[in-house]
Amino acid sequence: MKIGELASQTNSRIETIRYYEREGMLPDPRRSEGNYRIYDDTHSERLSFIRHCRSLDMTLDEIRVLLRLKDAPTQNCREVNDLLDQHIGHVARRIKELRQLQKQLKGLRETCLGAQDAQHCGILNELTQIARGSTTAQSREGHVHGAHGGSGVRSAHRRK
Amino acid sequence: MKIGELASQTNSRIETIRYYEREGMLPDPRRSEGNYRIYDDTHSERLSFIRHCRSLDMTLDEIRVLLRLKDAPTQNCREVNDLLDQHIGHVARRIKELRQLQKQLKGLRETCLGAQDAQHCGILNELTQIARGSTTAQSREGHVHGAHGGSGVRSAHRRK
DNA sequence: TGGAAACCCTGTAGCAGCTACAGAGTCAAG
DNA sequence: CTTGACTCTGTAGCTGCTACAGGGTTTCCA
Repeated sequence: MKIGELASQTNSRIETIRYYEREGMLPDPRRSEGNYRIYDDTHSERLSFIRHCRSLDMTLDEIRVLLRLKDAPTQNCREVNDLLDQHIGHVARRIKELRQLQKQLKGLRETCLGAQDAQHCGILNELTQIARGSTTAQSREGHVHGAHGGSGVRSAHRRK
Repeated sequence: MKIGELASQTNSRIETIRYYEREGMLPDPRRSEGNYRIYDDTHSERLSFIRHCRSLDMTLDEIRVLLRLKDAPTQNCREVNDLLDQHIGHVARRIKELRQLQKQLKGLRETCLGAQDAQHCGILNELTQIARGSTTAQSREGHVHGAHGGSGVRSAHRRK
């Protein structure tokens, strides 16, 4: 099958497939006479695997590890467990952070009493003050992202 | 004060400060004879504001709006409330997504029964299968990030 | 048979929000 | 006068794609 068919079969985009190929996550497919990529079911399966892992918010590096384990079946699967446990940890940590954040945001939201002008807006004043001495926590570990751009495709680029 | 002092005062990095300047979020400071940037307390306050907003996982665009409102005190603060409410929405949505994700990951984790080899590892098999027909949810709205790289600085780049 | 539409190719630049150099200049202390 | 700490500009890199530009190929239909 050609790349378009593979893309629709796996609910991915053509550019993404070529990207994975460049990244060495999908093996180079054979080419047709006209230089078109020709895929078979093993590609489709591998791509599905990758996309499913991505939908679980794993990084490409994590997925690379899983692929390696999949390709080398002599290894036992403790490593798979470990990787998954780590990833579960990442997600758990991120949820905790976001809940903490949510509390702060809601507290902040309550400091505005309504129809005042921005000069006396409690929110703006809070945002200016609090930071001064606080622990603007930097550089935590783990790889689960901030409040923006969730799973799958990031928010649409603004087109010119 | 010079840029290094401002950086340590606000717990930011020098490059970040210059980046904000390029982005127009911090006004160009005056320069010393040797072309060093010279800051005063208004810069420090503004930078603290920005860093605090960032620690609340707002995007630079959201912060730009807040800064505009701060700078134009005739406006009333309903817009501030609205922006904050939207942001709270983003965070809430992301928390929900991550909890869903967490459930899936834990389910997956249980499919591995222990010391089998990778060929029969339940996890790898699941990851290969599930994707085939499932709703690999793409392109949701909102701007709160995935499972990796939480607030503040992203995970360390691998140095060469 | 011809020509348009639909597909595919490579290569490069862009998104956010920084971070990390390289290669140079400036300044204060000893 | 030198050393070292600081600063400057400019550019490239990180993730995981997406979006072109500028071409070639296939297929379908009249």
